[in-house]
Amino acid sequence: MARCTVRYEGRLEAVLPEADRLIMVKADGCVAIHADSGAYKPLNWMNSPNTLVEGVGEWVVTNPKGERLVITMHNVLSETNHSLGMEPGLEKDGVEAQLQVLLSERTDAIQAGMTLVRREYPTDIGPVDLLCKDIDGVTVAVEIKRRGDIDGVEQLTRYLHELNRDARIAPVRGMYVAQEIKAQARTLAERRGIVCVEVDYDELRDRPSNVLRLF
Amino acid sequence: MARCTVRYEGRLEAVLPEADRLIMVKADGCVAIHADSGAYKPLNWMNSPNTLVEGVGEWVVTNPKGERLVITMHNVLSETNHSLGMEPGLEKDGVEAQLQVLLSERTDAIQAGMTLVRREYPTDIGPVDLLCKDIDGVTVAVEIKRRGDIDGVEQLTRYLHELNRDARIAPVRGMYVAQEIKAQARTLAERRGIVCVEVDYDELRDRPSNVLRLF
DNA sequence: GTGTATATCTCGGGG
DNA sequence: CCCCGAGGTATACAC
Repeated sequence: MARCTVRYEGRLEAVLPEADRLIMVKADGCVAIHADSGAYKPLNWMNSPNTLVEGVGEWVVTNPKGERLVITMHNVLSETNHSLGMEPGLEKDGVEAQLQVLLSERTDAIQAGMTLVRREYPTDIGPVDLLCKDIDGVTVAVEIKRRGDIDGVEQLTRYLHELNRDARIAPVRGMYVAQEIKAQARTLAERRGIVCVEVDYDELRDRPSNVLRLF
Repeated sequence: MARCTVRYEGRLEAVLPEADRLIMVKADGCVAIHADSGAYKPLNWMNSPNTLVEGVGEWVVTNPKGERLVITMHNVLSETNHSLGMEPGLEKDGVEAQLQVLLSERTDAIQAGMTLVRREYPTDIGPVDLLCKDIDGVTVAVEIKRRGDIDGVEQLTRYLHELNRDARIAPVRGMYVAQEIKAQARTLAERRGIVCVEVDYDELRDRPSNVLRLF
């Protein structure tokens, strides 16, 4: 904790006038300067890899990209050191990747009779979440989001345009699947002939897989 | 600093197994749990507004949205308290807002003879950065970015579609202005008839304004 | 390394 | 309050 002035020169120029703040230096060398409010982003920071040089009343942090963070210490209020050891890391559940795996094994939850061709189907402009065939044998590109916003519709539209240039699979239609689809996104999607489906994560988890198993 | 286990239930479910970590509580009540590496994002956190209840060996943080963070304290290594007082805040220079102001007064730096109609021109789907008229009197929608990525092209395309529905100003053409325009973005933009212009921030600042002044 | 998509994004502004 | 856009976004992952 210290009364300090901070100057950053890099992707932009920024100055923090003199005030009391928390200065956090982690084992990997990264530096973060926190005020007493405003989670969780620091006022100013420098990511690792970098070099910290402690001078007289001044810390200079530089990184290989040529960015520079200068902390001028006017008054050090307190200093605490701890070595924390191994971090096992955060275990998550419920993000888009999980939703994608669940849906890839339950494509009939998106639309009755639909089967999976491939998850993360690659194209020149990025991977399509799910490529499927519907009950009539028509190819369907499925974009999956936790929150269905407008940018997901744009993304799917780009994929559809790309996929429909491939005569082997065209025509391809689009489906937009999310736990919640925003009104604006739905309007834009439907105007483009994209079918929107909202799914419930918990229901989905309880629903049996429709993938044929060999044993 | 404490040996702790953390559980978050909210927008997703997440667990942090037992380990030593830094637990930061700010004046506004927000909580952040940091490991000794990985700038600057905490492993787990809870933003204000929230309520922190300190129980026996357990802190429970809840917020009005129904999210919940439970910190089980196995061993408190140290505790430090400071009141930091007022934060004057970060002063920035060089971001898009500044670029927009500079360009709005120097529209002829985008294209010779172009004049400003309005900055932040409002539409039903959001504000257009600059609405201008070119030397031939044709309306031009200008999208400004620091880095010209593909999403800026999509954004401008939506604005153009919207603006061209207005018979009073149609036809409207688009210009994409950035300090650096990515190849993919340029290709997509030009395919849609959008003219791309790269500008230099420092040169722009030195260039005189083309806005007519009354005195 | 570049490019693309995600994030409990955070943060700020406008309706 | 939500929606939308910007960010020194950071971060993970595929090519």
